[in-house]
Amino acid sequence: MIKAVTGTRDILPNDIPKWNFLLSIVESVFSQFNYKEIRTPIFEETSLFARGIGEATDIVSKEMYTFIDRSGDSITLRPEMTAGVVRALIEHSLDKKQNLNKLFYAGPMFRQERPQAGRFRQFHQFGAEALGSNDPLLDAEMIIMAYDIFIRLGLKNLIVKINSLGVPESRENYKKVLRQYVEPHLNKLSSESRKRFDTNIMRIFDSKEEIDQRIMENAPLLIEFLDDESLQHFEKVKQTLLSTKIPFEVDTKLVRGLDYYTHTTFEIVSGSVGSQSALCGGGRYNLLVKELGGSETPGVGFAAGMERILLACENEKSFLLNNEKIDLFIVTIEKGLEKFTYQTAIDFRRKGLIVDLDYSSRSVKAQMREANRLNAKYVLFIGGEEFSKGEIVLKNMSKSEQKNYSKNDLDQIFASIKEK
RNA sequence: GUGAGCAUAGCUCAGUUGGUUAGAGCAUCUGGUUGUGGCCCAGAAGGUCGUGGGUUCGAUCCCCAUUGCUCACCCCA
Repeated sequence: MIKAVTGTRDILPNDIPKWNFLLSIVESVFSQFNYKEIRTPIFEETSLFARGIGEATDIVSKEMYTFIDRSGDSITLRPEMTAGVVRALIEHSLDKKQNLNKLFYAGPMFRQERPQAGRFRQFHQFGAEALGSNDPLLDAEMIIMAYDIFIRLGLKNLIVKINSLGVPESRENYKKVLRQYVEPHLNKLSSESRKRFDTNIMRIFDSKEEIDQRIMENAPLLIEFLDDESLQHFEKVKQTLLSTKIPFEVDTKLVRGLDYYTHTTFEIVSGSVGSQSALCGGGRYNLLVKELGGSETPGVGFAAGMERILLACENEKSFLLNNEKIDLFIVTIEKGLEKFTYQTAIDFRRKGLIVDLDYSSRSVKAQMREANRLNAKYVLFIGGEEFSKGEIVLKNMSKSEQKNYSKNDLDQIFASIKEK
């Protein structure tokens, strides 16, 4: 049996209503904030991600789906959306046409990681990017939109974490000092953290090892190294969140794994999913557009994982979708009337009803069971005595009442079905 | 990439301290008087017990390998 490739999943008909429900809320919140949808290709030139996300990041160094196409070009399935959106902005000079572009998107992303609860190789994200302004209101706006979407989905158990990375210079200064602090303790650290010393020193703060935590207790914090402008920016973000009543905590250890962040970074985590608990993450990236060959354009954005959100909804039983109904099921009582039955179904469908019927000439009882299984509001019986008198029978399933109509008077039948 | 756990019907799971015809619930199908659902009742269909090897008179069960899945680490949505 051929199965879906590791880390990919089929979204079966039963799940589609949940996805559509989620998307409808996403679209509604983003359009209330006047963000416009953008769709970019699922694959891009590999160098876009290498330059945009950063060669040294985990995503680029070990997670990308990269292949050489038939013309010899290196192509990569997008692991995230920001790089593609920025590329499109530059390519189409969107930044020249208006000074602020507020954009949103939703679609599949690809990363070759080991699958786990809430993590897949093909997964779906929605997100937003605001390009062209350094206003901290926009940083806050990203968090507000994400939070609003989660609240409208009925999610509880959320924690908003924010931090500021400042500008690259102060971050580099800080890392230097941190390295000096950690170095004398290096041989006491866990092996994991010793690795982090070289790769991503700030991650040592995240370690679950008690020894590491004790050593890091008195370590200098990034926030002490931020310049005044960065601090003011961060202050303004926090104030905006306070005044809009978004509960948050400052997490000075919150570092994100993409190179392009400056100033604000944030994450919203859920306690209702497994260990991959970040439902969304994002931040400001004032250097990215220029890095990708555009003019100096500040930006801020976030991305949210749809599988994780739906998992949280499921675990919290936050939304209950009423089971789907069809308007009409047509039961054929005797053989030989299939043509009339089928035509009747088509006629009602063209009037706008959801109609189904039996396709394998089964018994009336079997057809009724089918009608019941499909949650039909009405059943129309065609055939038998009534039909020979020119009549067909309409049954209201919930009331269990039925009534005869002339077989030519479809308008009247339609009217009684619609009446309800 | 690393580690642990799991693999029996479409689904959720029993089970055999190795013995002949492998079970349940749900779902599916048929029927319960000739043409009417949901509840109930009766019956049917459905399994090379993940795959390959080994031990044994005999393996679904024990051993080895392999594949897949799950969870966790790393990292991230």
